[in-house]
Amino acid sequence: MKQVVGACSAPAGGTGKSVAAGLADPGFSEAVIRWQKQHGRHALPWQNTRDAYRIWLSEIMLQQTQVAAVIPYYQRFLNRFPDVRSLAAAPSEDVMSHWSGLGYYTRARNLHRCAQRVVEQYNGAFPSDPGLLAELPGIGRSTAAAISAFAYGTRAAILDGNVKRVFCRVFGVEGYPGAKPVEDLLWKRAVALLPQDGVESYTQGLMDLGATLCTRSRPACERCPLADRCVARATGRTHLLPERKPKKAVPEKSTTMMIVADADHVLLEQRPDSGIWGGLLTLPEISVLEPADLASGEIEAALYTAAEPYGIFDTYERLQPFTHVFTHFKLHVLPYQVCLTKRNAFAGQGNHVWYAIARLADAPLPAPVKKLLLAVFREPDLLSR
DNA sequence: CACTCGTGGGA
DNA sequence: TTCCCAAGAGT
Repeated sequence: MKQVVGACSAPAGGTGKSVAAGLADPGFSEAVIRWQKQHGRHALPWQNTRDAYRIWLSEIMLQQTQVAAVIPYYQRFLNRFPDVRSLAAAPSEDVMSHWSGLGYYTRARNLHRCAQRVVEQYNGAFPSDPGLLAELPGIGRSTAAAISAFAYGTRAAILDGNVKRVFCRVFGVEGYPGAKPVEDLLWKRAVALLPQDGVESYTQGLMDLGATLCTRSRPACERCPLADRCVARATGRTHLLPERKPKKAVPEKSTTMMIVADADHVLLEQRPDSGIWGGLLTLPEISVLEPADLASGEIEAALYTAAEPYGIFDTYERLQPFTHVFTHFKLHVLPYQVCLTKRNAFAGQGNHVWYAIARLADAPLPAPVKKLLLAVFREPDLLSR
């Protein structure tokens, strides 16, 4: 029971046959266009114009930025730079100050460069060919398509976050949509689904669907014009699609920490202000000593060499290895305890300090190091900290 | 190609 | 609180 709407009836002459004909589906764009005209957004500041400059400016500002955040910037920017020539002629500082707060500041620099190129290369008129638009700084494939569709009615496909979300759900596309193979598939969908006519309403409709109904959480499927053809809806997976960005595997590192101590002091070192554990005191680290790979004599030799400057080497002991998990990597720690019969009273030895074991509870130590020292010296005071 | 780039808001 | 990510492009 397909309703024929507007000008989107079957073409009588040219078939518009595409390579991805298997993905074509006129009913899809018809539903989107019909919905957009009735329920889509029609009063955004950059709508109801064919001024490519205004449309371009809005598309750049809207990259990775939500509508509500853009609107005040857009108004101020347009007020100060009403056309591409005024923007091209403006000093860089002026452009940047009007962008300040929007983030992604290379967008602003590219915006300025783009305006200058449009003036010099195209006499102030943005080209209508998406391919030419995409050669300009700050304009990628999707933004080029949006500009040419809205400003010139060009039949070109967009693929932004909204469209990816809608497509992933409607067609049940699995995998992270930012991954290359998935994105390639989505681009093929986007091209194949383009309507022969009404590209402006269709493009705006896809954006509006993603922004107002097919939202990341709690999509309003009951109002969605694509609900009856939505795979995610039919299989109860709207909350699972699109798939989230996979957390990158955390790198794993290993280190050997030395607890060099005499009867009442332990050797600690001050870490640089920047980097992990910046500014804290930690145990001295040496290259990894893995017992499985080393004879005990080699381990003793390495520990002796490392500890020798600090006192008279007595005995050593391998302690229980442990793992500490950071947000961005996992650290395997191989602790060794070195007992000195006598510690050297080195003065101003760079970043090394003898720290009274009795005062360890007050030491600025990273949690895992403090825990290790607690276990080793069995200081009850450490437990209460 | 995976990573980086800002900021604000929602879950 | 913390995490995720929103009208992507450049590297």
